[in-house]
Amino acid sequence: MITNRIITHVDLDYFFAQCEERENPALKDKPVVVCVYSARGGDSGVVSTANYVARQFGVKASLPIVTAKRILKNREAVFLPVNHELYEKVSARVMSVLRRYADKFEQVGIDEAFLDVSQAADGDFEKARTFAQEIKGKILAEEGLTCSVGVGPNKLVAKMASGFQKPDGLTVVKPEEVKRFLFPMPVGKLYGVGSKTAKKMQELGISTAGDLANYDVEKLREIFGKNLGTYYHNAANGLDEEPVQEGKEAEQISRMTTLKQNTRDLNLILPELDRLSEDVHTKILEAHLTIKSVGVMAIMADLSIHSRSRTLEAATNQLEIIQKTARELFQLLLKEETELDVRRAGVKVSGLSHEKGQKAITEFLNAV
DNA sequence: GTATGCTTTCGGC
DNA sequence: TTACGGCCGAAAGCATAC
Repeated sequence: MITNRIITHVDLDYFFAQCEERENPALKDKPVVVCVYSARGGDSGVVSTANYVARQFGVKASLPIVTAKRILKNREAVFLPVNHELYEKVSARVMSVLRRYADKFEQVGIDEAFLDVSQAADGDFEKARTFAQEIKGKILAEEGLTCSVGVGPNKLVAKMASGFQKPDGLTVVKPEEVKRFLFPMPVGKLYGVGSKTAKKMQELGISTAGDLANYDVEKLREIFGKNLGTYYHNAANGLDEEPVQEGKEAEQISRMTTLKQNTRDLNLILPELDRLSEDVHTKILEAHLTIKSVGVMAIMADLSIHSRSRTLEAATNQLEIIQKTARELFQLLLKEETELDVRRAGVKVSGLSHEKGQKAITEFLNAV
């Protein structure tokens, strides 16, 4: 049986900065800039996020802190270091409120969630709108936070709807409104269409989602392959069958740090790399995960990013293997990137799965 | 030729 | 001499399999 779905996407506005405003309401009228300070001291680091007062002056995520300070000089701006503990706590409370409204619930990152409200709203988009207003009211009353909400017939449309009006927005896109909503959008804004694909489409005369929707689907399949071509055609038409999945877990875990100084000296880099491996290892043990792949990243003095990764022969949760692999990969990377000093280094694991199967095999081997 | 999966880079916050 | 995190998932690009 085909059932019509109603999906709600909730996106907490300028989340980190809003959490800080919540802790200290006196901040509200001022530019608030949440910063990640690096290990180098001073104002080395970048903006993680900023409230809308700061954004009016062009201060936003990824701007160097010193630049943000220069822009906001004499404007009573408040610069704060990230306080992940606080954000995690607030996020957990908000998510538990949202969960109550959903038949199925999927958290995405720290500040977003999809709610399947098909049953709860009885298939009625106006009911879903009322729910969304209720959700917004509840989050504001209980946690003092605003959010932007999108309601649509699937995740794709709901996500694009929540982004339509920010902050404190509510956009409902009913099935019969999907085309009117999507078609005028630049094709690059469509979920799943990145910059390279957008450029390629532009060259084909496709500049909006509407152009893409009306493009011959067979030609799209020829150009992009059967799967992708079909996906693009459907996405442009606002069609998406992705289910809201409960308890979706992280696919990768990584740790990264800025070195005290730019260097290529392994005596300086490898101890840091080992430490990052330890952090990652602690994380996977806590989550009872095994990993199948290890990777390293290097951000060079010119901020160019390079990475190397390797799939292991068998899943593992052993620190020694992660450290050894990370060391090897990093040395390999340096052998291939011979020009510049390293500024930042990172370790990443992926191919995560729950330990159970692994444990069963270990026990089996021990028994033999 | 297409599908699939792995590796590397990009981009949002 | 000049600025610049840390994390994640998506996107792109390639290798190999069928």
